[in-house]
Amino acid sequence: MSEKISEAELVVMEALWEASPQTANDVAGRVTATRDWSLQTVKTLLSRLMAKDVIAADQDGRRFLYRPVIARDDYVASETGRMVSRLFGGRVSPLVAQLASQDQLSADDIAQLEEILKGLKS
Amino acid sequence: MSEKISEAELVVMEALWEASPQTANDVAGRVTATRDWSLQTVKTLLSRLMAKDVIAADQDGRRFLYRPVIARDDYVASETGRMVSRLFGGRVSPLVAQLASQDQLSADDIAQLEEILKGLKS
DNA sequence: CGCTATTGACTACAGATGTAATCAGTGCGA
DNA sequence: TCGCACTGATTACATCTGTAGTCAATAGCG
Repeated sequence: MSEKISEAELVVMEALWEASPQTANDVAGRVTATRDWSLQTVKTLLSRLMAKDVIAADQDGRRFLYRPVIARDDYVASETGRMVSRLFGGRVSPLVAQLASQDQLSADDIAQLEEILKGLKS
Repeated sequence: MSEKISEAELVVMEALWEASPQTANDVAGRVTATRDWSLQTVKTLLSRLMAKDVIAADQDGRRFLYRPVIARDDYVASETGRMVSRLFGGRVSPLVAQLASQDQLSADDIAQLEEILKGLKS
């Protein structure tokens, strides 16, 4: 239901999912590990995320401590669902078939998939 | 490598992947089965897709016959890859685990996954 | 042979996004 | 106590996206 999180905003969300709460500066610190963004840019993104109600902030003296409102798992679940329905007609096995055909499954992946399937059948 | 295809543009791509080549009118016909868009809108999207070099057109009298330049499979493969790396650190099994935990795997999916895995191990 | 319908090209315009600069309030150090 | 540094708020601006309207060329109909 919550509004769409853009690519750049997601980077900020990831920083908050890594640890929270954090000040804008902390977040910027984490973000600039990967992106060459200014502090202002990160603050803008924090504002927009606030406007979208996917993060919240508690005042701490003269600054704010930001924290995610939605869990990463929930976000991942909904994005995954969207993708599966958009690209694979809602079916999961074609997705895996796709990945398999692209040789994107490591031996490790395969072993883990077997584990998962085993669990599901019990 | 090809530029990003937007949500609306993707709808048009799907129409072209369904059948091709098609005139702008044909495409609009297919598209309006799902979306309430004007013919002009579809034409604009076709132009943008042309500019992005993901479709091409061959002149046929005074109109054009449009066709995809990239295969749906390739698009799906690259989108899937992007998603897996963005959301699951590049690992596939967490993706499946995710879907499993959301009960999004049907018995049918499970059976097919087993088939796929069997094939991979041989 | 001139008019109209068709079709692509160009223009429009608001909202989202990426990427900041600048403003304004305020608590802390000199 | 005064000014500055820090921090959120406001403003900026180009590009992309969604969703068309309008223009211009032309081929076929009457």
